[in-house]
Amino acid sequence: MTNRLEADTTKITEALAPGKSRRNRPGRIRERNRDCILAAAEREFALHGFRGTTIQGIAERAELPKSNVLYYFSNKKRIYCALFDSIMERWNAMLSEIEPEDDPALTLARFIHAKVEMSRTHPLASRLFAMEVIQGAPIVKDHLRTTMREWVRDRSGVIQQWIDDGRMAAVDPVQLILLIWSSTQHYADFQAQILLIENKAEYTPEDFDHAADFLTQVILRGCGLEVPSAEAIAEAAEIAEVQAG
Amino acid sequence: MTNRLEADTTKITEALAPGKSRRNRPGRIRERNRDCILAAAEREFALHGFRGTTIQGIAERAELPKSNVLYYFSNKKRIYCALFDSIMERWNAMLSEIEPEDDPALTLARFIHAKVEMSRTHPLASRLFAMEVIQGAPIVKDHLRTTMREWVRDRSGVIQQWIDDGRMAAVDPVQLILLIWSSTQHYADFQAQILLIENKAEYTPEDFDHAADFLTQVILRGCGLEVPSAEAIAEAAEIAEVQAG
DNA sequence: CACTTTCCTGACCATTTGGACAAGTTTTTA
DNA sequence: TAAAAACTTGTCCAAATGGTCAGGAAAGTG
Repeated sequence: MTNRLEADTTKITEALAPGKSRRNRPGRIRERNRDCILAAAEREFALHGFRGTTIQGIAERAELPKSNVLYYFSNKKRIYCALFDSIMERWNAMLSEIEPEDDPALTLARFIHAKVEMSRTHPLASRLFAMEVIQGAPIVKDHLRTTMREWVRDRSGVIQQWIDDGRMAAVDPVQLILLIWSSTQHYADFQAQILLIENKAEYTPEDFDHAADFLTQVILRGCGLEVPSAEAIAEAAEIAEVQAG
Repeated sequence: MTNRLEADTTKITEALAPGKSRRNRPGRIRERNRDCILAAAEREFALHGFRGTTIQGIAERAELPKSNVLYYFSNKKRIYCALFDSIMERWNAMLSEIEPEDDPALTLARFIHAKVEMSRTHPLASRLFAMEVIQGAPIVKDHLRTTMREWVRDRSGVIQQWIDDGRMAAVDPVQLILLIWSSTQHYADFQAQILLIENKAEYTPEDFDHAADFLTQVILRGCGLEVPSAEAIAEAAEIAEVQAG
Protein backbone atom coordinates (compact mmCIF):
# COMPACT_ATOMS: atom_id res chain seq x y z
CA MET A 1 0.00 0.00 0.00
CA THR A 2 3.04 2.21 -0.15
CA ASN A 3 4.28 3.24 -3.55
CA ARG A 4 1.12 4.40 -5.23
CA LEU A 5 2.40 7.46 -7.04
CA GLU A 6 5.67 6.06 -8.23
CA ALA A 7 4.05 2.77 -9.10
CA ASP A 8 4.31 3.37 -12.84
CA THR A 9 8.00 3.76 -13.32
CA THR A 10 9.40 1.29 -15.79
CA LYS A 11 11.58 -1.69 -15.17
CA ILE A 12 11.98 -1.90 -11.44
CA THR A 13 14.24 -4.91 -11.58
CA GLU A 14 16.46 -4.58 -14.59
CA ALA A 15 18.44 -7.77 -14.16
CA LEU A 16 17.50 -10.96 -12.39
CA ALA A 17 18.85 -11.11 -8.90
CA PRO A 18 21.34 -13.98 -8.87
CA GLY A 19 20.17 -17.12 -7.18
CA LYS A 20 16.48 -16.34 -7.74
CA SER A 21 14.54 -18.63 -9.97
CA ARG A 22 12.87 -16.87 -12.89
CA ARG A 23 9.42 -17.85 -11.67
CA ASN A 24 9.77 -16.26 -8.27
CA ARG A 25 11.81 -13.21 -9.00
CA PRO A 26 10.31 -10.19 -7.25
CA GLY A 27 8.55 -7.75 -9.53
CA ARG A 28 7.43 -10.49 -11.88
CA ILE A 29 3.78 -9.87 -10.97
CA ARG A 30 4.16 -6.19 -11.60
CA GLU A 31 5.86 -6.83 -14.90
CA ARG A 32 3.26 -9.27 -16.09
CA ASN A 33 0.34 -7.05 -15.16
CA ARG A 34 1.91 -3.90 -16.55
CA ASP A 35 2.55 -5.62 -19.85
CA CYS A 36 -0.95 -6.96 -19.91
CA ILE A 37 -2.45 -3.56 -19.18
CA LEU A 38 -0.27 -1.84 -21.75
CA ALA A 39 -1.22 -4.34 -24.42
CA ALA A 40 -4.88 -3.80 -23.68
CA ALA A 41 -4.43 -0.04 -23.57
CA GLU A 42 -2.66 -0.02 -26.91
CA ARG A 43 -5.68 -1.60 -28.55
CA GLU A 44 -8.14 0.68 -26.81
CA PHE A 45 -6.26 3.90 -27.47
CA ALA A 46 -5.63 2.95 -31.10
CA LEU A 47 -9.32 2.27 -31.46
CA HIS A 48 -10.84 5.23 -29.66
CA GLY A 49 -8.17 7.89 -29.17
CA PHE A 50 -7.19 9.31 -25.82
CA ARG A 51 -10.46 10.88 -24.78
CA GLY A 52 -12.57 8.12 -26.22
CA THR A 53 -10.79 5.44 -24.24
CA THR A 54 -12.05 4.51 -20.79
CA ILE A 55 -10.10 2.92 -17.99
CA GLN A 56 -12.96 0.51 -17.62
CA GLY A 57 -12.51 -0.49 -21.24
CA ILE A 58 -8.82 -1.13 -20.77
CA ALA A 59 -9.53 -3.07 -17.61
CA GLU A 60 -12.07 -5.28 -19.31
CA ARG A 61 -9.76 -6.02 -22.20
CA ALA A 62 -6.99 -6.86 -19.75
CA GLU A 63 -9.45 -8.92 -17.71
CA LEU A 64 -8.64 -7.07 -14.53
CA PRO A 65 -10.75 -4.95 -12.22
CA LYS A 66 -10.55 -1.24 -12.90
CA SER A 67 -9.05 -0.66 -9.47
CA ASN A 68 -6.20 -2.93 -10.30
CA VAL A 69 -5.38 -0.99 -13.43
CA LEU A 70 -5.35 2.17 -11.36
CA TYR A 71 -3.01 0.51 -8.91
CA TYR A 72 -0.36 0.17 -11.60
CA PHE A 73 -0.98 3.45 -13.40
CA SER A 74 -2.24 6.26 -11.25
CA ASN A 75 -4.27 7.76 -14.08
CA LYS A 76 -5.19 7.48 -17.73
CA LYS A 77 -2.54 9.83 -19.02
CA ARG A 78 0.23 7.78 -17.44
CA ILE A 79 -0.85 4.71 -19.34
CA TYR A 80 -0.89 6.70 -22.53
CA CYS A 81 2.56 8.16 -21.93
CA ALA A 82 4.02 4.80 -20.99
CA LEU A 83 2.84 3.48 -24.34
CA PHE A 84 4.55 6.25 -26.24
CA ASP A 85 7.74 5.80 -24.31
CA SER A 86 8.02 2.26 -25.53
CA ILE A 87 6.90 3.10 -29.07
CA MET A 88 9.48 5.84 -29.43
CA GLU A 89 12.16 3.66 -28.00
CA ARG A 90 11.37 0.95 -30.51
CA TRP A 91 11.48 3.39 -33.39
CA ASN A 92 14.76 4.84 -32.32
CA ALA A 93 16.18 1.36 -32.18
CA MET A 94 15.01 0.56 -35.70
CA LEU A 95 15.99 3.75 -37.46
CA SER A 96 19.67 3.16 -37.90
CA GLU A 97 22.30 5.71 -38.78
CA ILE A 98 23.27 6.42 -42.36
CA GLU A 99 26.57 7.71 -43.76
CA PRO A 100 27.41 9.68 -46.90
CA GLU A 101 29.55 6.75 -47.97
CA ASP A 102 26.60 4.35 -47.95
CA ASP A 103 24.97 3.33 -51.19
CA PRO A 104 21.87 5.52 -51.74
CA ALA A 105 19.76 2.86 -53.42
CA LEU A 106 20.52 0.16 -50.88
CA THR A 107 20.07 2.48 -47.94
CA LEU A 108 16.72 3.82 -49.09
CA ALA A 109 15.51 0.36 -50.05
CA ARG A 110 16.44 -0.94 -46.65
CA PHE A 111 14.67 1.92 -44.95
CA ILE A 112 11.50 1.30 -46.91
CA HIS A 113 11.57 -2.38 -46.10
CA ALA A 114 12.23 -1.78 -42.43
CA LYS A 115 9.38 0.70 -42.25
CA VAL A 116 6.93 -1.64 -43.96
CA GLU A 117 8.04 -4.40 -41.64
CA MET A 118 7.23 -2.08 -38.76
CA SER A 119 3.73 -1.60 -40.13
CA ARG A 120 3.36 -5.34 -40.26
CA THR A 121 4.67 -6.20 -36.81
CA HIS A 122 3.36 -3.19 -34.88
CA PRO A 123 0.24 -1.92 -36.60
CA LEU A 124 -1.39 -0.79 -33.37
CA ALA A 125 1.58 1.33 -32.41
CA SER A 126 1.48 2.92 -35.82
CA ARG A 127 -2.21 3.73 -35.52
CA LEU A 128 -1.77 5.04 -32.02
CA PHE A 129 0.93 7.36 -33.26
CA ALA A 130 -1.24 8.46 -36.16
CA MET A 131 -4.12 9.31 -33.82
CA GLU A 132 -1.83 11.24 -31.57
CA VAL A 133 -0.42 13.29 -34.43
CA ILE A 134 -3.83 13.95 -35.97
CA GLN A 135 -4.92 15.33 -32.64
CA GLY A 136 -2.02 17.77 -32.72
CA ALA A 137 0.60 15.59 -31.04
CA PRO A 138 -0.05 16.88 -27.51
CA ILE A 139 2.10 14.19 -25.93
CA VAL A 140 4.80 13.50 -28.51
CA LYS A 141 5.24 17.16 -29.45
CA ASP A 142 8.49 17.40 -27.56
CA HIS A 143 9.85 14.26 -29.06
CA LEU A 144 9.03 15.41 -32.59
CA ARG A 145 10.53 18.84 -32.02
CA THR A 146 13.78 17.43 -30.71
CA THR A 147 14.70 13.84 -31.48
CA MET A 148 12.76 13.40 -34.68
CA ARG A 149 13.67 16.79 -36.09
CA GLU A 150 17.30 15.99 -35.53
CA TRP A 151 16.85 12.60 -37.08
CA VAL A 152 15.33 14.10 -40.22
CA ARG A 153 17.98 16.82 -40.37
CA ASP A 154 20.79 14.26 -40.24
CA ARG A 155 19.26 12.00 -42.87
CA SER A 156 18.34 14.79 -45.23
CA GLY A 157 21.90 16.10 -44.90
CA VAL A 158 23.27 12.80 -46.12
CA ILE A 159 20.72 12.61 -48.91
CA GLN A 160 21.64 16.12 -49.99
CA GLN A 161 25.25 15.05 -50.11
CA TRP A 162 24.35 12.13 -52.34
CA ILE A 163 22.60 14.58 -54.63
CA ASP A 164 25.55 16.98 -54.62
CA ASP A 165 27.83 14.09 -55.49
CA GLY A 166 25.57 13.25 -58.43
CA ARG A 167 24.69 9.87 -57.02
CA MET A 168 20.94 10.44 -57.27
CA ALA A 169 18.45 12.88 -58.80
CA ALA A 170 17.91 16.26 -57.19
CA VAL A 171 14.80 15.88 -55.09
CA ASP A 172 13.93 17.62 -51.84
CA PRO A 173 15.41 15.31 -49.17
CA VAL A 174 12.91 16.20 -46.45
CA GLN A 175 10.02 15.59 -48.81
CA LEU A 176 11.56 12.28 -49.74
CA ILE A 177 11.69 11.21 -46.12
CA LEU A 178 8.09 12.30 -45.64
CA LEU A 179 7.06 10.33 -48.71
CA ILE A 180 8.66 7.15 -47.45
CA TRP A 181 7.25 7.77 -44.01
CA SER A 182 3.68 8.28 -45.17
CA SER A 183 3.49 5.60 -47.82
CA THR A 184 4.80 2.91 -45.50
CA GLN A 185 2.80 4.02 -42.48
CA HIS A 186 -0.30 3.90 -44.59
CA TYR A 187 -0.42 0.12 -44.70
CA ALA A 188 -0.92 -0.02 -40.95
CA ASP A 189 -3.02 3.10 -40.43
CA PHE A 190 -5.43 2.64 -43.30
CA GLN A 191 -5.57 -1.12 -43.14
CA ALA A 192 -9.35 -1.08 -42.96
CA GLN A 193 -9.63 0.97 -46.13
CA ILE A 194 -7.12 -1.12 -48.05
CA LEU A 195 -8.73 -4.40 -47.06
CA LEU A 196 -12.19 -3.17 -47.99
CA ILE A 197 -11.00 -1.89 -51.34
CA GLU A 198 -9.11 -5.07 -52.10
CA ASN A 199 -12.01 -7.15 -50.77
CA LYS A 200 -9.96 -9.12 -48.30
CA ALA A 201 -10.55 -10.04 -44.70
CA GLU A 202 -6.90 -9.88 -43.68
CA TYR A 203 -3.47 -9.06 -44.99
CA THR A 204 -1.29 -11.94 -46.07
CA PRO A 205 2.46 -11.81 -45.40
CA GLU A 206 3.04 -11.43 -49.14
CA ASP A 207 0.94 -8.28 -49.20
CA PHE A 208 3.65 -6.57 -47.20
CA ASP A 209 6.42 -7.91 -49.39
CA HIS A 210 4.60 -6.70 -52.47
CA ALA A 211 4.01 -3.33 -50.94
CA ALA A 212 7.64 -2.94 -49.93
CA ASP A 213 8.84 -4.00 -53.37
CA PHE A 214 6.42 -1.70 -55.12
CA LEU A 215 7.38 1.29 -53.02
CA THR A 216 11.07 0.58 -53.43
CA GLN A 217 10.69 0.34 -57.18
CA VAL A 218 8.69 3.50 -57.68
CA ILE A 219 10.43 5.71 -55.16
CA LEU A 220 13.97 4.69 -56.07
CA ARG A 221 13.29 5.01 -59.75
CA GLY A 222 11.68 8.34 -58.95
CA CYS A 223 14.98 9.38 -57.40
CA GLY A 224 16.90 8.30 -60.46
CA LEU A 225 18.33 5.23 -58.77
CA GLU A 226 18.77 1.71 -59.99
CA VAL A 227 16.56 -0.66 -58.03
CA PRO A 228 18.74 -3.22 -56.23
CA SER A 229 17.82 -6.87 -56.36
CA ALA A 230 15.74 -8.31 -53.55
CA GLU A 231 18.73 -10.37 -52.47
CA ALA A 232 20.97 -7.34 -52.22
CA ILE A 233 18.41 -5.58 -50.04
CA ALA A 234 17.97 -8.58 -47.78
CA GLU A 235 21.71 -8.94 -47.46
CA ALA A 236 22.17 -5.27 -46.58
CA ALA A 237 19.43 -5.57 -43.98
CA GLU A 238 21.16 -8.52 -42.37
CA ILE A 239 24.47 -6.72 -42.17
CA ALA A 240 22.75 -3.78 -40.54
CA GLU A 241 21.08 -6.04 -38.03
CA VAL A 242 24.38 -7.61 -37.08
CA GLN A 243 25.91 -4.19 -36.65
CA ALA A 244 23.02 -3.01 -34.49
CA GLY A 245 22.83 -6.15 -32.35
CA MET B 1 -42.48 20.76 -31.88
CA THR B 2 -43.41 18.37 -34.60
CA ASN B 3 -40.61 17.01 -36.72
CA ARG B 4 -38.10 16.01 -34.14
CA LEU B 5 -36.97 12.74 -35.57
CA GLU B 6 -36.81 13.77 -39.17
CA ALA B 7 -35.30 17.10 -38.26
CA ASP B 8 -31.89 16.22 -39.62
CA THR B 9 -32.65 15.51 -43.24
CA THR B 10 -30.66 17.68 -45.55
CA LYS B 11 -31.86 20.53 -47.67
CA ILE B 12 -35.49 20.99 -46.80
CA THR B 13 -35.99 23.80 -49.27
CA GLU B 14 -33.94 22.97 -52.30
CA ALA B 15 -34.86 26.02 -54.38
CA LEU B 16 -35.96 29.43 -53.23
CA ALA B 17 -39.69 29.89 -53.34
CA PRO B 18 -40.32 32.59 -55.95
CA GLY B 19 -41.24 35.97 -54.54
CA LYS B 20 -39.50 35.33 -51.23
CA SER B 21 -36.59 37.52 -50.36
CA ARG B 22 -33.39 35.60 -49.61
CA ARG B 23 -33.27 36.99 -46.08
CA ASN B 24 -36.68 35.71 -45.05
CA ARG B 25 -36.87 32.47 -46.89
CA PRO B 26 -38.15 29.79 -44.55
CA GLY B 27 -35.60 27.28 -43.50
CA ARG B 28 -32.79 29.81 -43.53
CA ILE B 29 -32.45 29.59 -39.74
CA ARG B 30 -32.25 25.83 -39.89
CA GLU B 31 -29.70 26.00 -42.65
CA ARG B 32 -27.52 28.49 -40.85
CA ASN B 33 -27.57 26.57 -37.58
CA ARG B 34 -27.03 23.23 -39.19
CA ASP B 35 -24.00 24.54 -41.02
CA CYS B 36 -22.69 26.10 -37.87
CA ILE B 37 -23.11 22.90 -35.89
CA LEU B 38 -21.53 20.79 -38.60
CA ALA B 39 -18.52 23.08 -38.81
CA ALA B 40 -18.06 22.87 -35.06
CA ALA B 41 -18.58 19.12 -35.09
CA GLU B 42 -16.00 18.65 -37.84
CA ARG B 43 -13.35 20.26 -35.66
CA GLU B 44 -14.35 18.33 -32.56
CA PHE B 45 -14.57 14.94 -34.23
CA ALA B 46 -11.31 15.49 -36.09
CA LEU B 47 -9.70 16.38 -32.79
CA HIS B 48 -11.12 13.72 -30.49
CA GLY B 49 -12.63 10.96 -32.59
CA PHE B 50 -16.21 9.80 -32.30
CA ARG B 51 -16.22 8.57 -28.73
CA GLY B 52 -13.99 11.32 -27.47
CA THR B 53 -16.24 14.06 -28.77
CA THR B 54 -19.01 15.40 -26.56
CA ILE B 55 -22.19 17.11 -27.65
CA GLN B 56 -21.46 19.74 -25.07
CA GLY B 57 -18.10 20.37 -26.76
CA ILE B 58 -19.71 20.76 -30.15
CA ALA B 59 -22.34 23.06 -28.69
CA GLU B 60 -19.73 25.26 -27.05
CA ARG B 61 -17.70 25.56 -30.22
CA ALA B 62 -20.86 26.44 -32.13
CA GLU B 63 -21.85 28.85 -29.35
CA LEU B 64 -25.24 27.26 -28.92
CA PRO B 65 -26.89 25.53 -25.99
CA LYS B 66 -26.58 21.78 -26.03
CA SER B 67 -30.34 21.40 -26.31
CA ASN B 68 -30.31 23.42 -29.48
CA VAL B 69 -27.76 21.12 -31.06
CA LEU B 70 -29.96 18.18 -30.13
CA TYR B 71 -32.91 19.94 -31.68
CA TYR B 72 -31.24 19.82 -35.08
CA PHE B 73 -29.56 16.43 -34.75
CA SER B 74 -31.36 13.93 -32.62
CA ASN B 75 -28.12 12.30 -31.47
CA LYS B 76 -24.36 12.27 -31.79
CA LYS B 77 -24.18 9.64 -34.48
CA ARG B 78 -26.44 11.63 -36.77
CA ILE B 79 -24.07 14.56 -36.66
CA TYR B 80 -21.18 12.28 -37.45
CA CYS B 81 -22.98 10.67 -40.36
CA ALA B 82 -24.10 14.00 -41.76
CA LEU B 83 -20.46 15.06 -41.86
CA PHE B 84 -19.42 12.00 -43.81
CA ASP B 85 -22.26 12.42 -46.25
CA SER B 86 -20.92 15.80 -47.24
CA ILE B 87 -17.30 14.67 -47.23
CA MET B 88 -17.99 11.74 -49.49
CA GLU B 89 -20.08 13.88 -51.78
CA ARG B 90 -17.24 16.38 -52.10
CA TRP B 91 -14.74 13.64 -52.88
CA ASN B 92 -16.91 12.08 -55.49
CA ALA B 93 -17.26 15.46 -57.13
CA MET B 94 -13.50 15.98 -57.21
CA LEU B 95 -12.39 12.59 -58.40
CA SER B 96 -13.14 12.86 -62.07
CA GLU B 97 -13.37 10.05 -64.56
CA ILE B 98 -10.38 8.91 -66.55
CA GLU B 99 -10.22 7.25 -69.97
CA PRO B 100 -7.68 4.92 -71.57
CA GLU B 101 -7.16 7.59 -74.23
CA ASP B 102 -6.03 10.17 -71.67
CA ASP B 103 -2.37 10.97 -71.28
CA PRO B 104 -1.00 8.96 -68.31
CA ALA B 105 1.47 11.58 -67.14
CA LEU B 106 -0.98 14.46 -67.30
CA THR B 107 -3.78 12.49 -65.71
CA LEU B 108 -1.70 11.28 -62.78
CA ALA B 109 -0.14 14.71 -62.30
CA ARG B 110 -3.56 16.27 -62.20
CA PHE B 111 -4.79 13.72 -59.72
CA ILE B 112 -1.85 14.37 -57.42
CA HIS B 113 -2.38 18.10 -57.60
CA ALA B 114 -6.11 17.82 -56.98
CA LYS B 115 -5.52 15.57 -54.00
CA VAL B 116 -2.93 17.90 -52.47
CA GLU B 117 -5.29 20.80 -53.03
CA MET B 118 -7.90 18.85 -51.13
CA SER B 119 -5.50 18.46 -48.22
CA ARG B 120 -5.00 22.20 -48.29
CA THR B 121 -8.61 23.30 -48.51
CA HIS B 122 -10.22 20.61 -46.36
CA PRO B 123 -7.67 19.39 -43.84
CA LEU B 124 -10.27 18.70 -41.17
CA ALA B 125 -12.30 16.49 -43.46
CA SER B 126 -9.16 14.58 -44.29
CA ARG B 127 -8.29 14.05 -40.64
CA LEU B 128 -11.83 13.08 -39.80
CA PHE B 129 -11.70 10.46 -42.51
CA ALA B 130 -8.33 9.24 -41.28
CA MET B 131 -9.67 8.83 -37.75
CA GLU B 132 -12.67 6.97 -39.00
CA VAL B 133 -10.57 4.55 -41.02
CA ILE B 134 -8.04 3.99 -38.25
CA GLN B 135 -10.93 3.02 -36.02
CA GLY B 136 -11.97 0.39 -38.54
CA ALA B 137 -14.26 2.54 -40.68
CA PRO B 138 -17.47 1.64 -38.82
CA ILE B 139 -19.47 4.31 -40.61
CA VAL B 140 -17.87 4.56 -44.03
CA LYS B 141 -17.38 0.81 -44.38
CA ASP B 142 -20.25 0.52 -46.81
CA HIS B 143 -19.05 3.39 -48.88
CA LEU B 144 -15.54 1.96 -49.13
CA ARG B 145 -16.82 -1.48 -50.01
CA THR B 146 -19.02 -0.19 -52.81
CA THR B 147 -18.33 3.24 -54.26
CA MET B 148 -14.65 3.50 -53.48
CA ARG B 149 -13.85 -0.07 -54.48
CA GLU B 150 -15.53 0.53 -57.80
CA TRP B 151 -13.66 3.76 -58.20
CA VAL B 152 -10.32 2.06 -57.62
CA ARG B 153 -11.24 -0.82 -59.91
CA ASP B 154 -12.10 1.53 -62.76
CA ARG B 155 -8.94 3.59 -62.36
CA SER B 156 -6.64 0.66 -61.97
CA GLY B 157 -8.19 -0.85 -65.09
CA VAL B 158 -7.27 2.20 -67.11
CA ILE B 159 -3.78 2.28 -65.62
CA GLN B 160 -3.31 -1.38 -66.48
CA GLN B 161 -4.32 -0.58 -70.03
CA TRP B 162 -1.72 2.16 -70.16
CA ILE B 163 0.85 -0.38 -69.02
CA ASP B 164 -0.29 -2.97 -71.55
CA ASP B 165 0.00 -0.34 -74.26
CA GLY B 166 3.56 0.33 -73.17
CA ARG B 167 2.77 3.90 -72.21
CA MET B 168 4.18 3.57 -68.70
CA ALA B 169 6.26 1.17 -66.62
CA ALA B 170 4.68 -1.98 -65.26
CA VAL B 171 3.74 -1.16 -61.68
CA ASP B 172 0.84 -2.48 -59.66
CA PRO B 173 -2.01 -0.05 -60.44
CA VAL B 174 -3.79 -0.47 -57.12
CA GLN B 175 -0.58 0.10 -55.21
CA LEU B 176 0.01 3.18 -57.28
CA ILE B 177 -3.36 4.61 -56.37
CA LEU B 178 -2.72 3.83 -52.71
CA LEU B 179 0.66 5.53 -52.92
CA ILE B 180 -0.83 8.70 -54.33
CA TRP B 181 -3.65 8.55 -51.84
CA SER B 182 -1.43 8.16 -48.81
CA SER B 183 1.32 10.57 -49.75
CA THR B 184 -1.11 13.37 -50.50
CA GLN B 185 -3.39 12.73 -47.54
CA HIS B 186 -0.37 12.86 -45.31
CA TYR B 187 0.04 16.62 -45.61
CA ALA B 188 -3.32 17.15 -43.96
CA ASP B 189 -3.35 14.28 -41.49
CA PHE B 190 0.19 14.60 -40.19
CA GLN B 191 0.35 18.36 -40.38
CA ALA B 192 1.41 18.60 -36.75
CA GLN B 193 4.34 16.27 -37.31
CA ILE B 194 5.49 17.99 -40.49
CA LEU B 195 5.30 21.45 -38.98
CA LEU B 196 7.22 20.37 -35.90
CA ILE B 197 9.91 18.68 -37.96
CA GLU B 198 10.23 21.64 -40.30
CA ASN B 199 10.07 24.04 -37.35
CA LYS B 200 7.21 26.10 -38.70
CA ALA B 201 4.08 27.42 -37.07
CA GLU B 202 1.92 27.10 -40.18
CA TYR B 203 1.95 25.91 -43.74
CA THR B 204 2.47 28.51 -46.44
CA PRO B 205 0.63 28.18 -49.75
CA GLU B 206 3.94 27.39 -51.46
CA ASP B 207 4.44 24.41 -49.17
CA PHE B 208 1.56 22.71 -50.91
CA ASP B 209 2.82 23.62 -54.35
CA HIS B 210 6.23 22.25 -53.51
CA ALA B 211 4.73 19.09 -52.11
CA ALA B 212 2.56 18.54 -55.18
CA ASP B 213 5.47 19.17 -57.52
CA PHE B 214 7.76 16.88 -55.57
CA LEU B 215 5.26 14.05 -55.50
CA THR B 216 4.49 14.46 -59.17
CA GLN B 217 8.16 14.34 -60.04
CA VAL B 218 9.06 11.30 -58.01
CA ILE B 219 5.95 9.23 -58.63
CA LEU B 220 5.73 9.90 -62.35
CA ARG B 221 9.41 9.26 -62.86
CA GLY B 222 8.94 6.15 -60.75
CA CYS B 223 6.32 5.05 -63.25
CA GLY B 224 8.66 5.67 -66.16
CA LEU B 225 6.80 8.78 -67.25
CA GLU B 226 8.07 12.14 -68.40
CA VAL B 227 7.10 14.84 -65.94
CA PRO B 228 4.88 17.40 -67.67
CA SER B 229 5.57 21.10 -67.21
CA ALA B 230 3.69 22.94 -64.48
CA GLU B 231 1.84 24.88 -67.17
CA ALA B 232 0.65 21.75 -68.89
CA ILE B 233 -0.68 20.38 -65.60
CA ALA B 234 -2.46 23.61 -64.75
CA GLU B 235 -3.96 23.74 -68.22
CA ALA B 236 -5.20 20.17 -68.01
CA ALA B 237 -6.73 20.90 -64.62
CA GLU B 238 -8.61 23.88 -66.03
CA ILE B 239 -10.00 21.88 -68.91
CA ALA B 240 -11.17 19.24 -66.45
CA GLU B 241 -12.82 21.87 -64.32
CA VAL B 242 -14.72 23.29 -67.27
CA GLN B 243 -15.87 19.81 -68.22
CA ALA B 244 -17.01 19.10 -64.67
CA GLY B 245 -18.78 22.45 -64.18
C1' DC C 1 -54.10 39.79 -37.21
C1' DA C 2 -54.72 35.10 -35.50
C1' DC C 3 -52.97 30.79 -35.86
C1' DT C 4 -49.62 27.30 -37.22
C1' DT C 5 -45.11 25.94 -37.60
C1' DT C 6 -40.56 26.28 -36.36
C1' DC C 7 -37.25 27.29 -33.11
C1' DC C 8 -35.19 27.64 -28.48
C1' DT C 9 -33.74 26.23 -23.91
C1' DG C 10 -33.66 25.28 -18.86
C1' DA C 11 -34.60 21.52 -15.97
C1' DC C 12 -34.20 16.95 -15.48
C1' DC C 13 -32.52 11.95 -15.49
C1' DA C 14 -30.14 7.50 -15.77
C1' DT C 15 -25.69 6.03 -16.75
C1' DT C 16 -20.83 6.35 -17.13
C1' DT C 17 -16.68 8.52 -16.12
C1' DG C 18 -11.99 9.12 -13.67
C1' DG C 19 -10.32 8.36 -9.58
C1' DA C 20 -9.88 7.79 -4.06
C1' DC C 21 -9.70 4.67 -0.42
C1' DA C 22 -9.87 1.20 3.00
C1' DA C 23 -9.79 -3.36 4.07
C1' DG C 24 -8.25 -7.28 2.67
C1' DT C 25 -4.88 -11.23 0.52
C1' DT C 26 -0.57 -12.78 -1.24
C1' DT C 27 4.34 -12.55 -1.75
C1' DT C 28 8.87 -11.36 -0.19
C1' DT C 29 12.19 -10.82 3.08
C1' DA C 30 14.86 -11.10 7.30
C1' DT D 1 7.61 -17.84 10.47
C1' DA D 2 6.41 -13.23 11.45
C1' DA D 3 6.66 -8.69 9.94
C1' DA D 4 6.89 -5.82 5.81
C1' DA D 5 6.05 -4.98 1.28
C1' DA D 6 3.43 -5.69 -2.69
C1' DC D 7 -0.80 -6.69 -4.62
C1' DT D 8 -6.09 -6.94 -5.09
C1' DT D 9 -10.63 -5.27 -5.25
C1' DG D 10 -15.40 -3.80 -3.73
C1' DT D 11 -17.33 0.47 -2.50
C1' DC D 12 -17.92 5.11 -2.90
C1' DC D 13 -18.17 9.85 -5.03
C1' DA D 14 -18.44 14.09 -7.62
C1' DA D 15 -18.51 15.39 -12.22
C1' DA D 16 -19.67 14.66 -16.92
C1' DT D 17 -22.23 12.28 -20.34
C1' DG D 18 -26.05 11.42 -23.90
C1' DG D 19 -30.44 12.33 -24.27
C1' DT D 20 -35.68 13.73 -22.96
C1' DC D 21 -39.25 16.87 -22.37
C1' DA D 22 -42.31 20.52 -21.48
C1' DG D 23 -43.24 24.98 -22.14
C1' DG D 24 -42.32 29.32 -24.11
C1' DA D 25 -40.49 32.64 -27.96
C1' DA D 26 -40.03 33.77 -32.72
C1' DA D 27 -41.09 33.30 -37.55
C1' DG D 28 -44.02 32.36 -41.25
C1' DT D 29 -48.66 32.17 -43.34
C1' DG D 30 -53.49 32.91 -44.71
